[in-house]
Amino acid sequence: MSKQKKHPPTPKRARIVDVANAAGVSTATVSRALTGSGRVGPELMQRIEEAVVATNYVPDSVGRALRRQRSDLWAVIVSDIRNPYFVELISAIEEVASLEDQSLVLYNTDELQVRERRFIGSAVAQRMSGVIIAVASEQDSDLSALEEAEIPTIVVDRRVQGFSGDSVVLDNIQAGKLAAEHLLKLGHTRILGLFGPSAASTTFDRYIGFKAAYENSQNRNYGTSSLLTDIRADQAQAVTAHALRGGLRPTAIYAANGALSAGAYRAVQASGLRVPEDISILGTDDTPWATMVRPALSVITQPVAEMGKVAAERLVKRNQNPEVEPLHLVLSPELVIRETTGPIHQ
Amino acid sequence: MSKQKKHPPTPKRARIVDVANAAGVSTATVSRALTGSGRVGPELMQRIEEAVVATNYVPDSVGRALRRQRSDLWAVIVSDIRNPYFVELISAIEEVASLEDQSLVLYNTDELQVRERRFIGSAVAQRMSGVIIAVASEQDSDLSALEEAEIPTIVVDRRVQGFSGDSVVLDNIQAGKLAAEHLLKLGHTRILGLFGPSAASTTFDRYIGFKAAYENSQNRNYGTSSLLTDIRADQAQAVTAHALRGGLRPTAIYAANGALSAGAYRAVQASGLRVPEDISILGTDDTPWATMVRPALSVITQPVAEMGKVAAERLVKRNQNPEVEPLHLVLSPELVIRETTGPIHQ
DNA sequence: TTGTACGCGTTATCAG
DNA sequence: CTGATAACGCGTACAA
Repeated sequence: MSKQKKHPPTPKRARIVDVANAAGVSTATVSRALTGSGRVGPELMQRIEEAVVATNYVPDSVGRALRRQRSDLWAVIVSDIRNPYFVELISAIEEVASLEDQSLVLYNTDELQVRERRFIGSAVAQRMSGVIIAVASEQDSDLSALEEAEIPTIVVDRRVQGFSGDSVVLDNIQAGKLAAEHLLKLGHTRILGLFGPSAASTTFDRYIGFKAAYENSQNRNYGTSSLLTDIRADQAQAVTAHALRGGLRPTAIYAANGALSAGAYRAVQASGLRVPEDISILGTDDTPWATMVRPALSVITQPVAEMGKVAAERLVKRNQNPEVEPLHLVLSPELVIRETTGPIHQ
Repeated sequence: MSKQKKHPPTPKRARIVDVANAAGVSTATVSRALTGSGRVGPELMQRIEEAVVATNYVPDSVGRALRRQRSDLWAVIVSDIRNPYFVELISAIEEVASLEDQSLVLYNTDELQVRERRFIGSAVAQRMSGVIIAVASEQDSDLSALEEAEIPTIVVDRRVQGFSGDSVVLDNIQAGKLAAEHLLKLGHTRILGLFGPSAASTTFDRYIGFKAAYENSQNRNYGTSSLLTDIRADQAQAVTAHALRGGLRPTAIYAANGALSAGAYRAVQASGLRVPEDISILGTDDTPWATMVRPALSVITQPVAEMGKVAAERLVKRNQNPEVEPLHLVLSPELVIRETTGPIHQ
């Protein structure tokens, strides 16, 4: 005699035992048949398949996850969900996830440590099978909880202190260098550099690379004024506008991320200055508008789709074999010269 | 102090029973203390809190979900994850989810029924506490599985046949009407209309609204040629380019979604025609580039952030009380006149 | 090859 | 206010 109305008023959903009964076999056999984890006779297989259809059975992921101690969930933790760069990254990861029958859990830290901490805790609590993360801070982000929980973790876009697992990042020093060399070659010495957000390793590296290239050049007496800050697009616009109104205004601007590029472009547009005759603009990341504006934006680009794909595939591999040697992939940026960068013109 | 472990060196996470032992209470009391589902004496509460810290306990979401028959997961199913419109929608939903301690599972159907079907199955299998969906097809999308599983479902952006639950959509007929009236007022009669994707109710409604406004106007002998199709941005560009080369070319273009707007804009740019003197362009959705290009794009916009927020909050409410009357919210589009639309000019 | 039985971690029920 | 305990649905030793 079983009690009937015990738990919440749940709707009836077929369980594995219902399938077993319908097929006249045991639950173990049904499980084996459905997961392919053991040999099952052809005639039983047939009966089970019919029973699955008849009962409209869908395996319960929660029960399965509890038993397996691992859910079919990947977390993707990014610092800014609206940034087209991350959208592209997420999109690439999603493609692989879908292929692997994994569900993508999206977390947006908004560059905030507290949120990141919470999300990592969530991933652990839900026993996710993987985490791909663009950390909020190189110094302060803490991935140890993931390590302890033995959740495969791939660090993308930004480095983290104290993490030695898989990582897929850009050669950001090279990105900064590429930018500087391009502007140097065009004769620019008075440059406004916009860098941010300050806690990201990408920011730091681009800044270092950019500065180093200038200091190593013949042209030592340059007058770069670089802002390494946490401003967003609209503030970048204000800062740029201010710089353009100054007496000794820059002849070129280098914006080290997508949002800053937009702010800079807008400010220049509003200033009425001619581009690139009066001022050059070199942006970062191939945002959709880069090729729609006139003049079209010259940029330093990243192979972001590849980064996402590689990171996701790495997750798959590490789940198959946790012992594989950590991957430390560093991809190369590219300079795409369009119309906003030109020789200095007095 | 070391715990005795079984042979496998698998580092075990603290369970609720570990906390209970450390605090010298029962698991039931720990559970009540942590979930706040029952009153617990202050001294025990104190001990339990200490024990939680001491054991570094994190409640296991999987075990909880199994017991509760409901996980802390929301699915967001959209048809195109790269569309800035959906990015904005997702972003708004994520904000609420984070507040509610729900994790967002992102599914991208890419307008494909098969994928949508799979994702819905996934949401059911994982016993998610809610689904927000922009369906792939008004006619063919099937939400009955969610209904059977009693998963609160909010339909956004696009209608679905046979669904009578909560929905948050735009008045798309009005959107089409707004577009037509604006162009009518400017004197345009030869218009290229770009509509898509064909299976979406948004497409249909905008088309109907647009057409109706023209037919109801004094100006009956208009020559709109409307393409209702599944083309994407690059194909829209080709189609537009072709139309512009024709002998009797349109004096205005209405693009009924973001991607088509981009294609149209690019084609016009390449044609060398003056905007809006030679040709007007009216786009849809306030994509980031709309205000960066010159001339800036006139558009029909939607309150997308509000749509996401309302949908998410509705999910919360329905989880609290499944019996509330279904919400059928229809929001209003707005016409934002910028620089790409002007009076006809022979 | 197939079946039995147990446990994954949690919470709701029930009794005290 | 607290404790003991029975499920939730599944996969897998172990037994047959």
